[in-house]
Amino acid sequence: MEQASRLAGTVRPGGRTARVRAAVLEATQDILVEYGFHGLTMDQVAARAGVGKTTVYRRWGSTPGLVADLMKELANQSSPHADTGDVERDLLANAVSVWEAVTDGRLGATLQAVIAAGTCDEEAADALRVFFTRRIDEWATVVDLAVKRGELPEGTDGGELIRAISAPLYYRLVVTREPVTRGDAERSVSRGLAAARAGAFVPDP
Amino acid sequence: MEQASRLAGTVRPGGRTARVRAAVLEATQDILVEYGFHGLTMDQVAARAGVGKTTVYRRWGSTPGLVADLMKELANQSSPHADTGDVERDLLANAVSVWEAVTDGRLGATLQAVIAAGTCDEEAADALRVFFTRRIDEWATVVDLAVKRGELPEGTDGGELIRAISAPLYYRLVVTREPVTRGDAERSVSRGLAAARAGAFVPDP
DNA sequence: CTACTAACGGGATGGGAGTCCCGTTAGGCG
DNA sequence: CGCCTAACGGGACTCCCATCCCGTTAGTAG
Repeated sequence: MEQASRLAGTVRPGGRTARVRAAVLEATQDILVEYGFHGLTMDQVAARAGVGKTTVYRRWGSTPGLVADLMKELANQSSPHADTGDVERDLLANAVSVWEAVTDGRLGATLQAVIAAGTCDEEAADALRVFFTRRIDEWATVVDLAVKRGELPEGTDGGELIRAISAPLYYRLVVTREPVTRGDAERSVSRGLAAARAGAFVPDP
Repeated sequence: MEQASRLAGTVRPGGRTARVRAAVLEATQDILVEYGFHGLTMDQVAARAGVGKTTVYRRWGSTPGLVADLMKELANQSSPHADTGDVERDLLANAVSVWEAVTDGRLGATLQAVIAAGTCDEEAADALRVFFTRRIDEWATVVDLAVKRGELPEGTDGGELIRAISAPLYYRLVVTREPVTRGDAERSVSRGLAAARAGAFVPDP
């Protein structure tokens, strides 16, 4: 038994354990939507989930831990990227999905909460990094395909282009706190695409 | 005396009151750098500032209130924008100043804290909006001048270009949590500029 | 220089969140 | 189908933070 069972919920992940996790994560998200990360407490989570307070502490340790786990859960629900054979349409699909996520009351609030948690907790920061870099890599493939089709210059950095297109939307969401519209998503795509066609996403030798 | 003195510190703003504010805001920033917004409490601020706890509550009300006031203070220290007569150089100066702010231990941590506070408090959110839209407007003038000089297409939206250049840096800082380098700032400028030259920042009719 | 009062400070109070102990429940193997 | 123990739950305990009351200090008008 040396150093086993460091993490509760790993030996008997079935049945009750899984139900508890689902209830806790849902309660966490509810509270995040309603009060934001700052208003999230272990106490409330346990109460709303109908679960013992001890359980929440044992399995998640802290509120950033809860948020990090929630992020991991959302990562698993991540929908696959589009691939229509037309870069502009693919990139627009990406931008629109970001816009929808950011605009959606539940998902948008959750994203903001995770971002807030990331500023003060390493585990939450890791969860963010993993979630987004993975998503970026997935979408970068549509750029790679476009390069192969000759729609964009050879050597165009797909990940950077995806980042450049998403960035202004998140920037508006959390930094300048301006409303984010579908038009912003569309403009972001056309700007990124214009720069890409000009070869601005091809790394210098 | 009707409804006067709603805000303490407005009738006798000299001497002690000013010293208290300076001490409190500095203590606030210290704690933000060390523990992040989540670890900021009125108690600690008062203790570190060497000030009565009651005073902090009376004048700022809550931790988001402290952060919002700190943001306003930083806004007043905002340095004026460059204007060298060359768009690329001006925009690079802007991007580099963002990079420096974001990279600087004290200022970077403070920015992240304010962003975190903005996710759960309307006053902090307002402070953010005001701070950034003002900064964006200031820098947008260098774009307007470049348009007048014929360096960029007629009708180019300066504010949007400034946003597009800053966004990827903040995106890396708080969303994907990747390291932000000077190279990122440089690339962001050349990409924004490429799109601008292609007319992607000219609004459709 | 003096009076008036804005603004500050100390300290008591209450409540809520984090931690711990131990009894109870139920998943999973034989 | 029954045992073993992983995992959960209740409740007591502690500590820290928000709030409040009232006495003290020091700007500022005259």
